[in-house]
Amino acid sequence: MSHTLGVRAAQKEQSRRALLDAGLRLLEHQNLSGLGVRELTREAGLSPAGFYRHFRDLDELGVVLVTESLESLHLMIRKILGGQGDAEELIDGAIAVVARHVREHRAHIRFLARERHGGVRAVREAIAAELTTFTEETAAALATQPQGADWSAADLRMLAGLYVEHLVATAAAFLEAPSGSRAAERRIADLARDQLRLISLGRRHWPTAPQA
Amino acid sequence: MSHTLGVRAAQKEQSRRALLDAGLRLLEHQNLSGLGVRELTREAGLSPAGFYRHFRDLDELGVVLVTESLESLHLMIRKILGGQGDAEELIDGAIAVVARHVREHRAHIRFLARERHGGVRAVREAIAAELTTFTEETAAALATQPQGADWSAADLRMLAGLYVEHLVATAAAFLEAPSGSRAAERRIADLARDQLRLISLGRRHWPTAPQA
DNA sequence: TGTACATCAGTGAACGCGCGTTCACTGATGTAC
DNA sequence: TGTACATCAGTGAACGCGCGTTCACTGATGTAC
Repeated sequence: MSHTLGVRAAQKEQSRRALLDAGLRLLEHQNLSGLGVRELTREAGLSPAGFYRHFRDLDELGVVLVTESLESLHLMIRKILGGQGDAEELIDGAIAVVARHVREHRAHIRFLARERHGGVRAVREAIAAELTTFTEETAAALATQPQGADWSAADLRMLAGLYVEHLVATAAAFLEAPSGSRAAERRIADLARDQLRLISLGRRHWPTAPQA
Repeated sequence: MSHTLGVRAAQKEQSRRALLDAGLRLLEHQNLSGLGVRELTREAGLSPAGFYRHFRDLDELGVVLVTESLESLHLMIRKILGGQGDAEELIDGAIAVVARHVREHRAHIRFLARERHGGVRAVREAIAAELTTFTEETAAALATQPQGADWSAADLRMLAGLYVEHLVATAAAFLEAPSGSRAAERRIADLARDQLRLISLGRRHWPTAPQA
């Protein structure tokens, strides 16, 4: 095993993780700007002073949480865009990926939903940028499909924006569902599926060229 | 003029308004749960103790702000649903109403966007309930249109949900636009218009009956 | 392997500060006659 | 209209409290020989 990290470094990393995890746990029920050093270290099982061995201040920890949450979101996005099959299968796949992601990374998604319009400008902008990236990647993916071949770039982005916006709203809906209730999840998924189908229907009839 | 209110009561009301307005102003850049009594009274020009002549605590003031913001939102909603004309005109009208409302009641909308997924459960639920009401009113309005006559109640709500969700997203987008920039507003409005058109196109081709 | 010294993650105590809330007060407004 | 008393919105001082941050420390881990 040799020197995977060194005992000391490994212990330090463990404390750092404990702080970040405590942060995510506390942010389930409050805002980033309301988080406190003492509260955080209490939750993580460190002394208040210990915090400063890992972060200069709470903003620095906030940045890390944002980064990790966005990474996790980006992974979800890639999984959705990597889906295969016809329109119907793509829709089902996308919803399944979102549902699963919300279930497994609830804290991340809650955090993003909360801070997307929250009080910290830098965080808002980071989230907005990530969603823009998602929209562009989606537009690129749509362009490769047969139906999308003759669409203008602007129209592709317009459509991609609609899809992204809808998936974000769906993720937020999953978040609000009573956490155990598969029935509630099913209802949300069914609704989202119909809505995505309707959008796809609109897509099929969208006037790409000014054909009278 | 007689006894419109009495000098004393009028002065008291003025202080109350000052507190509420100060609250809305401060909430442009922070969260409800981060608001403080001293901060608020400082902004409103009262002594800290003066706060307690009007509200038991900050939660009570929060409730009033939510109520007022939701009332303002509801008025906007009624205005949208009261629109006349063909599909194209309804879309333009709705977007214009949203744009105008965000411009004139920016603080209210910002507050709602921020607290919709914020840290205060009661507030989240109040906002969600209002949006549900909006969806149902929209579904009812769609049902009265010729195209909507043969739609099932569930499908009408599904479609209404899509429209509402999209208008909410559009309002949020207006909010993030540089506050003076008409160019940015125009871009957002044009995008939203195309997206609503595409949804309406999907609506027109939605299979209401299982016709093969 | 053993020893002597260096590093540094984590601690407990201490600091000054702004907070929410209470309290007895003051003085303008309201009311009774 | 004038007078005497009651009301009560707003105040300034005071309280105890938890906060963020600093500091000298300790003791386990790392390193040089």
